Amino acid sequence: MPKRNSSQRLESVSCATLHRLSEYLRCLRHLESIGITKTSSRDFAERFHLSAVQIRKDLAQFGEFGIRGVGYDVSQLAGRISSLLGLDQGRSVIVAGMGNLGSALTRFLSFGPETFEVVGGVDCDLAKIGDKIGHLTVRPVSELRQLVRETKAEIGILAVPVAAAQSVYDEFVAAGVQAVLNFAPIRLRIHANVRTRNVDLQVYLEELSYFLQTT
Amino acid sequence: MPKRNSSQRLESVSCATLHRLSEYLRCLRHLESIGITKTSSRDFAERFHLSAVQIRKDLAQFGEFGIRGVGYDVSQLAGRISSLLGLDQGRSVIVAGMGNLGSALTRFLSFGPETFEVVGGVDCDLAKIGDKIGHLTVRPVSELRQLVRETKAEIGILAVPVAAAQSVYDEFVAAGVQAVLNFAPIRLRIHANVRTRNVDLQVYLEELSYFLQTT
DNA sequence: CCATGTGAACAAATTCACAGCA
DNA sequence: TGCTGTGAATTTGTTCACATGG
Repeated sequence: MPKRNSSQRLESVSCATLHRLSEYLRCLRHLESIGITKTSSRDFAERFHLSAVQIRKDLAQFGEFGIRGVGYDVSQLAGRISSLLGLDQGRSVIVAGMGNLGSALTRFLSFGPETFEVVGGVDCDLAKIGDKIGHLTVRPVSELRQLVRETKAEIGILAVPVAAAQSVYDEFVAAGVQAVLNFAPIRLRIHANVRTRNVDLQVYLEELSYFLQTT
Repeated sequence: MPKRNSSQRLESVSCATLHRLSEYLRCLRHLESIGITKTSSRDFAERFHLSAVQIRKDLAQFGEFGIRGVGYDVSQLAGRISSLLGLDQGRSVIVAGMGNLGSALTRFLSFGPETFEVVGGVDCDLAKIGDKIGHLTVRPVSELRQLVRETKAEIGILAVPVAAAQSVYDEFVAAGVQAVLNFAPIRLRIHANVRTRNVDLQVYLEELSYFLQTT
């Protein structure tokens, strides 16, 4: 039996699988919170309208997590998924662009689980420098590199206007951030060594628009 | 030659294709804005690091848009894509949840193209009722149905806390909204007749987290 | 001749069907 | 027996190679 080592990152895992794993994790945490300690792929799938086979296939890429004939231990499975997503260690996040969206995202993150901590915020707009977002002080974008170095931030959130997006992205890359979540509606020239994920409100709305029946 | 009618919605178009079409459209608008009137799939792909064949395949699902041996007319192609995404008619949007995120999204949309207009905002929090977001007055969630009817809104944006998300989603559905963009980190029990798209910051961050090498 | 548009080949992802183990 | 884990079948999506036509 080819035992996979769940502590090392596989390059070959699809984005779709990771997406689902993250959702599974959330659902498991929910079960935990309501006191359910055991589940099966079938039961789990039915509760959250997922696919039971898909769940098993997704997990199979990382090892064996259940007991045949029985099912899964909720907390244990949650722990294993959390660990393989790299969530047992905290992740520091820096937000670039402290406008409406940037500050909303910052506040949003302070509610969620402690895994992702916003440790810094920068803005191009000089008027915003020194503003307080929660307990965070907005600093000039020119200090981004220093800030990343100071905080050892691994993730950058890009919430600046389109015009500044590419250059701030490049700053993030130069500063040594390993992943970027981009909210600017632009196709960035991506740096290969930095995982970049786009979140594009306008694209999502346009996708939905297609399905609005005119009949 | 099986001529497709680009004015009717095909049920069979993949989400990935729609996503790309929306991106093509944005890129075309960019070319327009810098005065470029003609392009080819190759040229276009190189400019925006896309795949030339993919572009042609995506377009092929809807008809013929180019001239063999020549390429595409930028404005014309933009118009055709815009039309098949259903963007030539305006779309009314209602935002539920006028907290940080909701109001940021509202403001964000007032910058983008006029296709999507936020025509109403509601909140569960009584303290927020009556607040002004731009020229919009926040109304109680109990008036959601009436608001949808008044404005003929087709799209709902769900930016309420997790605890309220399912019930407000159900309200959107009951009110007759045709599509929902959900920002609450929860797996909604989806209504089949309503296109629902989740945008989940936490999931995106967890996906990125996986790739943060610990080596 | 050149770039589009497309059938055919290929790859990836999902689903099926069942083997294997508690 | 019941549910996990998995090879095989299927579906879906992408890439290739070229026929088509301005």
